[in-house]
Amino acid sequence: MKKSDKENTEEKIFNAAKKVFVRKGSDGARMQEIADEAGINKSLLHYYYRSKDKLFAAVFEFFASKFFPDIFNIFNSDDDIFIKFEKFIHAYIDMLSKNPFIPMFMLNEIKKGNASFAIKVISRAGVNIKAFEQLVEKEIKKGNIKNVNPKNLIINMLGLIIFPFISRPLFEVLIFDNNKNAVDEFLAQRKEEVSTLIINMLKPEKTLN
Amino acid sequence: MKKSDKENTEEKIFNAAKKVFVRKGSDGARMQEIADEAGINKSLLHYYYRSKDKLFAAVFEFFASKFFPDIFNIFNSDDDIFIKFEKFIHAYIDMLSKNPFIPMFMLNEIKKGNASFAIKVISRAGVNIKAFEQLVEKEIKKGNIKNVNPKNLIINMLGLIIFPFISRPLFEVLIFDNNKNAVDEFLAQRKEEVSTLIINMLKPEKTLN
DNA sequence: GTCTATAAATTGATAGAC
DNA sequence: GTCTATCAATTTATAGAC
Repeated sequence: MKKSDKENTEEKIFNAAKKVFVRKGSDGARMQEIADEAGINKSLLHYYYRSKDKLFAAVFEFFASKFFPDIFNIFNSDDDIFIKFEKFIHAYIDMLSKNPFIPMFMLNEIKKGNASFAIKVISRAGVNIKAFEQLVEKEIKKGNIKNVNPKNLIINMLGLIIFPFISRPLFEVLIFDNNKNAVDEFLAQRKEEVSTLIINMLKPEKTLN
Repeated sequence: MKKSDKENTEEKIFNAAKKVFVRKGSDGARMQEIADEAGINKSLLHYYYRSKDKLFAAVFEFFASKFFPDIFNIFNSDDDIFIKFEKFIHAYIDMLSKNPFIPMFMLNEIKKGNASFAIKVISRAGVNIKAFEQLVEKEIKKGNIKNVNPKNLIINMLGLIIFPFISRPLFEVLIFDNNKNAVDEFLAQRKEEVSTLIINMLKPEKTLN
């Protein structure tokens, strides 16, 4: 009884903290606001997490594990290279659709000085960029894809995937006249759009000349 | 004498404020840190700008005018459509190279609730997305470019341009092993990369089948 | 475990001397 | 215009009752 209650409160706090830290950032977030969001007393935050820093660290780690997901292991499968990219793009956009504010949160906090912390989480998650670059180079040699720069490819792909989520608050009003449904449709349709673009970047020329 | 001193101090404060607000955001920035950065006394900040909010507003407006620049008027010229895109991409990446932290700053502050403020600055700057969409549709009808979705085109282009700057703190260590020179070279080379990609998105198929 | 009350620290802002 | 000293408000954190 007591046990489950404890778990429950800790969970409430954690979920509330996720919301508030994402909304306001580590500096803008207030312990009182987190307590209100959780519907509990402020001092319980300290009872369970000791300090704001510790609570933030827990939230940061949670989001980091989502932002650098197992999804990267898609590239370790033995699918066709084009299928790998398509699967990755779809899976990542699906994740972001459920957690649209993660990229802004992560990149902003990393910029403010949590880069080294982030790197730990990344390596723990098994994200291996070098392996990705080698895979691309291998496929180029085999003639399966065009001779692209792997670093450009990564940045292009992640930019096409992530940027719409980061810039949503802006283009929602600037391009979509505040029509949130239209934006949701737009973002869902990005899965196909980005897949097509990346495939076109990779597909060898139909050597016709 | 007094006049030029005054201008000078105000300028010092403003420049210091730009640095600190970009580094820490509106919440994380401290008036003391701005004063230290400017090498002047803290109370002078209030003498010249009354409050932290007012100082922030000035900085925000300054960056907004850079983030939504005259550059968009490139699309009003009578250049060939491909030249327009190339000029825009080059000009915008050049600007970002000189002010690499503007996108993160702007998008983050807009997310935290300054969207309406941003919109005012945008319309004052004459940025007109609707006109851009119409231009694209016109060129499609003329058969000069492929039948692309204008909204996707904008987001693709801005993502490819802006995302590398937003994510630099991350990929600098993750992809470039902290080699800052390599990153600078990479970003400079993006002008050609993005131009090529956008042109490929727009160039009509060599209808061979 | 949860609450109230309060301490302790931080920080934006002002008063007033020069 | 610029400085020192200080206030007032906010906010994190703790003590202690239940």
